[in-house]
Amino acid sequence: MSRTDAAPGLPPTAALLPVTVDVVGLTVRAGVLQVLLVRRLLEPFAGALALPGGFVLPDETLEAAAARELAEETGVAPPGHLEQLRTYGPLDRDPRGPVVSVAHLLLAPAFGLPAAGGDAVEVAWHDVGPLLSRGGGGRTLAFDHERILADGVERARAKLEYSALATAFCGPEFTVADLRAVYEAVWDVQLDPRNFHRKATGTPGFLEETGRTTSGGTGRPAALYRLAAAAQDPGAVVLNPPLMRPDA
Amino acid sequence: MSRTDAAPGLPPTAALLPVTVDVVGLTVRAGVLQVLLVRRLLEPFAGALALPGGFVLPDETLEAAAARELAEETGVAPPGHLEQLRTYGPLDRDPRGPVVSVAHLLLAPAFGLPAAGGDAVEVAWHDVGPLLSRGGGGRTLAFDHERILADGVERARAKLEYSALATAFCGPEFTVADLRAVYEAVWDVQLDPRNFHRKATGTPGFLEETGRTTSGGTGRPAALYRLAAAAQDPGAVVLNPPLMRPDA
DNA sequence: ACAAAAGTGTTTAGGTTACACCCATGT
DNA sequence: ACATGGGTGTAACCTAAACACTTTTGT
Repeated sequence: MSRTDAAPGLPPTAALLPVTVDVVGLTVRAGVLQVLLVRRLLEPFAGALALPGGFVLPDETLEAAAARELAEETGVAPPGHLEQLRTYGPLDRDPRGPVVSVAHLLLAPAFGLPAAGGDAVEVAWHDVGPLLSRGGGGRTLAFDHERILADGVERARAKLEYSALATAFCGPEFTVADLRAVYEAVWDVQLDPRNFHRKATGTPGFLEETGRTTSGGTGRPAALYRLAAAAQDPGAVVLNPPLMRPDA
Repeated sequence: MSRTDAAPGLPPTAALLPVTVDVVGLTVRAGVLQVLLVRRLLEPFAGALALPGGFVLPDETLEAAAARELAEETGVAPPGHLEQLRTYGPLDRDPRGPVVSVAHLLLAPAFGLPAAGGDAVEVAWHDVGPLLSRGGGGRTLAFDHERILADGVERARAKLEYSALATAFCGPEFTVADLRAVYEAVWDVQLDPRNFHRKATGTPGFLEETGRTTSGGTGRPAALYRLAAAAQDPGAVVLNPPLMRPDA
């Protein structure tokens, strides 16, 4: 590995390492938790599924790099909530040598992807369940991305309990049932609609009525809510008391 | 910044960055939360207090680098629990240029430090309170270490609620009062000794009686406990129900 | 009228808080 | 004997789980 002759001022013991960002992009579609994956075109792991990501450029922050890679690989500026997850490496990750990867977590509504099939990178939503079930056999994702995905899913599960991050999976306006579907998909549990409704609408600083209602579906129209206006970042909203996931 | 001509196989767009580890080393002494700080001898920020840390070597993991830097700067192999905190940078952190820093969190009993005063680095425990109070005026720590410290303290506070990490601040055997002192120092609250005792001893998978008791102090001797034997890593123990910190 | 989903009220069980009280030791 | 902290019991309160019930729409 090269030494720091290119970075004047740093001590000669400083090693330079390649730094990448990887993104665990989660969404809820059709009541199921899904993750954004790309098909790798190059070695190593050519043909395998992997998390979107790439190398950090010298003049950008880590979060900017994550957002840029997402935009490049999906073709759209991704909506939703982006936060840092944790950092992996640099050993035993990439057969080419030591690489540090700063993983990020994106929680977003199911946004459209450019029709896969051109010569662009193949990128699509995949159900999370089969990727994490240990019974499924060997490695299903490239590098250590299976572990990073597991860490990302666990982070998302934990954060739904005590923050307003579930709203990041919804559009700007949503019903209590929409929100409950997010909790049920991420936690993989069934929640009582009546108790959930009382808890969600009763938690101060969480939801705000828009005044509008849904129409067209079967059954009574539902009131539309948005994230409380005081909250800029849904990840910063502290739910007190928290919405606890069931033990089972 | 240099390109990756030294790392064959990596694409030419990959930038190499200096990667450091910094450690927020917390302990509880005399009922107060304290942090391990070093006095910087070199520019930048010569003379200022900083978190211990240094550059990652090319052939070690991030956690190994954190443990090595701690051992080098304190002169002893640090006990306690070490985990990754989060990653900062690379922009606007170091006047010498872009640097990525992977911060770690150490929770440990108050271990002895080599008598400061030789030609070694000056390293000592400092009260956390004054370093984080915003009223204290300007920057008290080098680089962005004040923010990293704040993040580390917040992480420690949160983890005491739902994990057995408070035991990492104690020695191998401790009384319930010792453990309560940890919670009171980290959370900066007063807890009811009777209710805390019931909660701590009644939480399954948390504490285990050694059979021994203290002696010598005033008052009735206290039973000595250790972390439940089933737990290898106190950070992995899930307290259910959690020990919640008071609202105030 | 009926089905379906939204939303409210009520009961009950379990956990937390506050505090009265007893226990075991040093002085 | 008394002070000091360790440890147990208990009643009031609070929250959440379970579920009966009402409301409002589409068909």
